[in-house]
Amino acid sequence: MTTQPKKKKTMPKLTRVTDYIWDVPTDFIEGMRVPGRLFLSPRLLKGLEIDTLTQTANVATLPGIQKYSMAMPDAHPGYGFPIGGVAAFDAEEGVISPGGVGFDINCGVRVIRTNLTEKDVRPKIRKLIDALFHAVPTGVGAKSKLRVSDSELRRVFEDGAKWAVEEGYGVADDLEHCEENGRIELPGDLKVSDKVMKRGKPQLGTLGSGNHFLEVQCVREIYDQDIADAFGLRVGDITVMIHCGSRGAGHQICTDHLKVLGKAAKKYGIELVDRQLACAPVQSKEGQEYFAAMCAGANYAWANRQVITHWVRETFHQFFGDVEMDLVYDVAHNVAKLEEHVIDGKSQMVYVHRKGATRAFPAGHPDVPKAYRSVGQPVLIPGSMGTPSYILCGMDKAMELTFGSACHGAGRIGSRKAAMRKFRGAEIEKELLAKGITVKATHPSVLAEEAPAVYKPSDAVVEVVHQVGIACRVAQVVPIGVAKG
DNA sequence: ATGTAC
Repeated sequence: MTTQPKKKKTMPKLTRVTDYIWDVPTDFIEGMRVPGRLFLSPRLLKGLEIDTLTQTANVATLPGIQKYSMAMPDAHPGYGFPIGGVAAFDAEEGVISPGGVGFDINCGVRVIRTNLTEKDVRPKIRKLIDALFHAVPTGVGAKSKLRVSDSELRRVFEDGAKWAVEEGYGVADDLEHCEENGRIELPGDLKVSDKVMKRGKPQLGTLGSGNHFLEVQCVREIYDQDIADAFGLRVGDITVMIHCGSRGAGHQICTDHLKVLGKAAKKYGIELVDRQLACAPVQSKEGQEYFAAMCAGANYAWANRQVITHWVRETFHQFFGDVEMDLVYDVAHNVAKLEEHVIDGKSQMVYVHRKGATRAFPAGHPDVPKAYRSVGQPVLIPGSMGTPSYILCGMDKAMELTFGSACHGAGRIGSRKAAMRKFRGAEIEKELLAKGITVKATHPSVLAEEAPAVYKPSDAVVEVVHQVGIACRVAQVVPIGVAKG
């Protein structure tokens, strides 16, 4: 039976595993099947919110959870599961939960490298950002300049970035450099509601709002030369980072299935310590239908980032002629995946929920593109607006410790409302310009909401995953121009 | 994140 969330007010005594790994004992919340595990530096531990910890513990009560309910260093409270949460559930006995994926299914990041340098781009940055802002519709409710029919939209849900490339929005090489090649095969027929179709139709090829952005960056520092060579990154080169997801379509898929899975939890006798943990046995009809729809949402997001990439390339070609714009990689950071992992020495299929967490597969893993197979998967960690982003590389320790996962970004500290009270968009814009960063947003309030000060410093978050050894630092990239929703 | 509350 469903009850209200447990409201724990006091921090439990955490068990120190290392300076960067802290466990939440199973007696913190009744019904925990495994401990919680937090990846945090001593400094980040001081700022840990009780709600983040409680949510991490709540997830540990769900059936079939393996090893630990984990929180990455950028974790903060979310819907049911923390954002920055990683949880793997046995593929037979476990559950699947929309709260463990998030509303923005396959929100993710891609990075494009160019052979332009900072001095090529700086003089034109204002005009370039304006042009990008116009090339890619931006903001809440933004409508695309792309028109798709119902049957085309169905193919988008089925084929993801592959659809986009087949329609001329990119090249085959782009797919090779996407997680899952930009497409998860639907585990059944496509089944999404009319509302999903209605919301998805006008938004394919739009950036959205909130922390989503399109950023022109410059590689400032290389930490690992060999891996940077494999990723094609050199100091001084211009890169473009695109951060967005599945827009209204993914949101509607999540909403539709939350209703179903809330009932399913009761039907299958799963006790929820928080109703936001709505879930179903992953092998139940309800569970598989959510998973199939989630895959469709993920595919929509990959197609979205691919179409946006095409318009970014067009814009750069207008400004700089025949410039190289190869996709380095594209990662999902809100998704559940059926994966094989070695657990206690035994191979096991699990549904890994990564909500605000990035896959970080190491060298040799068959799912890492051939070009990177000898070094590992690029892990893309966007900073907040105006702070550095990092490109890391997945390491063996990720398979041992985190089901092949790492952090996904800086992580908010305060609410959007609080940020809007505290900051003025015009001031933020001036401060960023003084630091050499040109911004364009749909409205000044967007800049206040996303002020750099409302995020944890990205370097502190990256330090943890680097020190633990789940992903290693490869490059730091800094923004010179940003388009925001 | 989101037709920022059906």
